[in-house]
Amino acid sequence: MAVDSEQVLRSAAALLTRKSTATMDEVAKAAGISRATLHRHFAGRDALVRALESLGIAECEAALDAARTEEGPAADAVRRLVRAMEPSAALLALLYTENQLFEGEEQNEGWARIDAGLTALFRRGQESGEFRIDLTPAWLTEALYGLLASGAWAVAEGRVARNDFTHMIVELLLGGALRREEP
Amino acid sequence: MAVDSEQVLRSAAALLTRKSTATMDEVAKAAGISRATLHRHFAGRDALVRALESLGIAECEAALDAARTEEGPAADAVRRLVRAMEPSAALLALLYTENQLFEGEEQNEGWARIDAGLTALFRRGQESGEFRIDLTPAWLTEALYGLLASGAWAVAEGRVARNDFTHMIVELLLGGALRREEP
DNA sequence: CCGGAGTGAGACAAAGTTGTCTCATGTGGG
DNA sequence: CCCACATGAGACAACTTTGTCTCACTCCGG
Repeated sequence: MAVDSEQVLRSAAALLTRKSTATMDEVAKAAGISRATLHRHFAGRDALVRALESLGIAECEAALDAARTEEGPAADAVRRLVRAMEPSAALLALLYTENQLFEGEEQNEGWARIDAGLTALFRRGQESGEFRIDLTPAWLTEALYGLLASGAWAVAEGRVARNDFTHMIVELLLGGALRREEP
Repeated sequence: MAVDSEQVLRSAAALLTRKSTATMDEVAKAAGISRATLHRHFAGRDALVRALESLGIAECEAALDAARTEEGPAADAVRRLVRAMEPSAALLALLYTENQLFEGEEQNEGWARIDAGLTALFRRGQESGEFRIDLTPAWLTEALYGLLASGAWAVAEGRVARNDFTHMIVELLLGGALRREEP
């Protein structure tokens, strides 16, 4: 029967998140298919990683759209965004730490669009007075990626309850990004 | 002349932070030595990675000691700690994402001691009323690691000024960890 | 000046990974 | 029922990386 390529990608992401140097054979076994079939769907390791990147970008952009980051208070938009990104967190953690993606060649333009969307959200929050201005939008974007990765990792290791994922990230990130009330 | 092993480790850390799959030959070239000499100092790739881990643990413990995390307000202790950890951030980022270290075998006990020290600090801050209690010490510890890694990465990529490193991390982390003033 | 220690360069086999191919199976649709 | 198609299993060569070894060179101290 036909193999579900996206299913294969998801199991590959789950495995590579734990062991980034996993063999094509290990990836295939984790997906419950043979190495030959894996190779029929993804020409090689590069193609597999690039497919994972495309999937991650697609999910990120979908989350950005679903969160309607340009509507309402920026803080609420961040909450919606993190909630929307939660299912993709493990995949994002993999891609975020897979620095070899940016090895030499130009990075996928999708990331630039996503970065722009995130940066714009944080900048909007600053301009509306919700967020403090001493933390740059670029840093807040980077920190969001880092916290998503840390959260996914902590959940996978059992150090944080899965249900607390969004709360932990949003509260830590916003607590820092939200301007303090005057004492 | 005798090769400085620690110097080799530092350049290896810098390279592996950018490209975690770098070859022993690449590591040697980055250190300005031959592969043969690299092999004389570190029996193999495993030994090299384990030496990097030991160096990271030693620097972390030194930072924990230097920051005197049990003295004064917990928030100030966190500030001192991040400042003390800044020089080790790139190495920590490498080790944090090098999940293959924990592949199967038991992890180095040093990490347990460091985790305990960090967790105790955050717990102390909670008990003194400085930090909010809805973010668990385990998560704050994880988030600290993640932000250190993100910060090191952002600085390396030029997205954050090196001088802002400590400020960005401390302000974001503490802003979330510090209990809000009553409105 | 000389000897030894440390190094660089390169050769070499062993091991692992990858990409490709073939062949048998079995499964679903016509 | 039967055929086409996707798959699983395995073989195979090519490539990369690794670990080891040898040899020549250099530099420093005695």
